Amino acid sequence: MKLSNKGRYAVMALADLAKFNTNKPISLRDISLRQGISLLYLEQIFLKLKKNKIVVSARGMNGGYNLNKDASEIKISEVLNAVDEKVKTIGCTKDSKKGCNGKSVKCITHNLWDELELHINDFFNKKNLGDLIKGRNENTI
Amino acid sequence: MKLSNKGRYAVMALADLAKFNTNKPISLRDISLRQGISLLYLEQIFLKLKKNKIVVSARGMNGGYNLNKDASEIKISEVLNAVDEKVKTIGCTKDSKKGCNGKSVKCITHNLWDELELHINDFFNKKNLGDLIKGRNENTI
DNA sequence: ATATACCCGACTATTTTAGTCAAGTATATT
DNA sequence: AATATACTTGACTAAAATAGTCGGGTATAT
Ligand code: FES
Ligand code: FES
Repeated sequence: MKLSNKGRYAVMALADLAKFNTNKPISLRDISLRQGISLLYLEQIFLKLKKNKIVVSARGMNGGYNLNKDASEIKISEVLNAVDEKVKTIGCTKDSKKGCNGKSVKCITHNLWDELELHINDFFNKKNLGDLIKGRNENTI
Repeated sequence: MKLSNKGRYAVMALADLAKFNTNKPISLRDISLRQGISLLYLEQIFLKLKKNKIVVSARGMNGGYNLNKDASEIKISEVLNAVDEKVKTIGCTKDSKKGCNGKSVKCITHNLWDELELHINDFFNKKNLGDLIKGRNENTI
């Protein structure tokens, strides 16, 4: 089970946005430089964050992005969903009556994975961007 | 975050082994048919399970595999580690002093991912194969 | 005018996962 | 002894997912 760069970058970039938050928009160029993430990749990520109303953009010179609500109101789960980083532990489709191997009953491990998925999503639901800012030590970027 | 087929199959196959447990070894062919997993793929998986002392093998006709200890003593974490399905949430290497972007300090999200990794591994440590057998309903294979 | 910076879709390269193949060895049964 | 079963091993291939790039836009402050 791995967390993708895309998901990690999205949270990193938003945390950066929250940390350096002012009334002025922050450009992706700045975030790219501070966090060491490719600018082009960031653009792709922020389009999704914008579509999902997590950030608002300002175009043109001195443009950039700002959080659309308070950092403490943005859950990690929300961010990861926005960039299509979903948790998927089962091999079957949730709704269908078929199991992961095409049989008509669920496999013996199905409930375990279901529980796992819940366990992980729970974690993401409980944490928000604000937690990252206030809980951080000085030795981080 | 996705769980791979390999990891899922490994647990499924071992649960099958635990469920149909007798004094006689159980062949991969049987597991393959019951669980709908490719025989050739199962072979690959069981070599690793064997190397990690989770199962013991019997060669030749009427051969097959048996669990190496009681199902209740085999943790899911153990199984997943055996087939190289490790949990990896951070982008940096754990020991090095460098962050995930090559900088000399950890990024602001590092602790979050660390906690997440712990959270997931905790789950895998608490569950064992025995839980799957006793907790199952009749409507599973 | 011009430079900055968001916008957008398509594209490519890399890595990982999933699964197969070929050629073997050990053992029970006939 | 011959045969069929079934584990053993390493290499190989195909498919999918991830990571990241490219080109050509549009909007806006200076
Ligand atoms: S994971 Fe749902 S049936 Fe196997
Ligand atoms: S994840 Fe460890 S420094 Fe970013």
